[in-house]
Amino acid sequence: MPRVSKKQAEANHGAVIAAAARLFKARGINGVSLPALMAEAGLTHGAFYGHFKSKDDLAVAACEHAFAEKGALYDDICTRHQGDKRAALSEFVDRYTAKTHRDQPALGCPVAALADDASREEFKGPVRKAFAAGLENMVQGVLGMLGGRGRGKLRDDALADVALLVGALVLARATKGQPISEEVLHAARKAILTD
Amino acid sequence: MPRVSKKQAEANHGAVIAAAARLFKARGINGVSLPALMAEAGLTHGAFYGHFKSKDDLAVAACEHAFAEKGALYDDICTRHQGDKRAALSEFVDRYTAKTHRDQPALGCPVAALADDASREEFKGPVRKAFAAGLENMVQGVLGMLGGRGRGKLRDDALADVALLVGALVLARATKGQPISEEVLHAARKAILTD
DNA sequence: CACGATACATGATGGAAATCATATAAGAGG
DNA sequence: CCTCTTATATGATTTCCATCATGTATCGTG
Repeated sequence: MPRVSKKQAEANHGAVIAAAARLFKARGINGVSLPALMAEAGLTHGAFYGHFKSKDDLAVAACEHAFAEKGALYDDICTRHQGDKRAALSEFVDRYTAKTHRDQPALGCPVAALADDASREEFKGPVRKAFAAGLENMVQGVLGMLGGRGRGKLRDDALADVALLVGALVLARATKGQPISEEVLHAARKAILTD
Repeated sequence: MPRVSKKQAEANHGAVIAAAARLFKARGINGVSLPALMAEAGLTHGAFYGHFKSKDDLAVAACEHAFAEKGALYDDICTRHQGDKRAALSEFVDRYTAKTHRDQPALGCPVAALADDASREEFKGPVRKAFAAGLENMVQGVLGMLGGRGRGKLRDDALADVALLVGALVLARATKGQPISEEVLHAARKAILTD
């Protein structure tokens, strides 16, 4: 069958990256095999090395894709609540601590889903750099929603809010099915949205 | 060579669990092979199934061991700062957000190190239950150090503080080597220790 | 002190993964 | 329309893993 149009080949390339972003977030980088990954993208495993140099190479691309996908979201929320930073923050936090977010890591925040992989020695190079850039982007996004309260050291507040949200989501996922899972999400929401 | 004393066999059993706790925290459950694990415990791979039913079985034991090991720590800190809850919390938070803690996951908090594994579908059974118990224990520990401030809803405060600490540690590990890593740790410490 | 139970080592087995080699069929350029 | 290029599929290769089978030498016991 092989050989598809240039357009199709490009689409396939993107499909592999998108599938990788989803699967890596859901099962971890080491939890996904290349054959499974390519199947999810609608191809066979042999096509892989025509698109990427190695699995690590794809991991970096998938990371960047996942972060880019969410990058626009912060601006979007801010824009929709034009001026009302408080409302923007409220919507963001509510969405982040929603049960649907906890239950769908494949579609959710890459900061929470990829942190563990990024911390492993085997991925410390480009993956960690991409992760740090994505985290910084999220911090900037939250920074743009703060300001409606205490003034100085806004960046520290944003960093703490992000850490709190990520920590709560990670813990909620790890305890899913038990009451403490929802408790953590609720406590985080309250801590951030209460002056 | 085989057949060792009953005492030795029991010690070996414990050594395997301890090695598993260390390695699982450092590299993730799927990142450690049984041969490597047994070698770390000073045995060969063949001895494994004399001690455990399966790798999952060991994962549960290792989880429980890791949590039990840290369980005493909360009480210890509280006892040493007898009465002064504020000082106890301060020491705990300082230790948790220390760079040495970030750099040694094998010796550190199992809540932060095992959350990702616990959230995976493949481990949702007994591992997740053990994790939830360990998390609850940490929350109780922090609860015992609060009280020196706002009254109502102390449990929510403890949950949020734990989520913040865990989130900060996870993010700091994922960005190790870049400036934001230390920033997150510092922001978390400040957020908790500032009324 | 001899005998049976067993913890451990060695090695086998079956499966799966990452990566590479090759063939093919269809796009693209002339 | 013919040729050359190339994205993809098929399948091989090498490695490693979880688990199991077997032998053995020592411990525990009578």
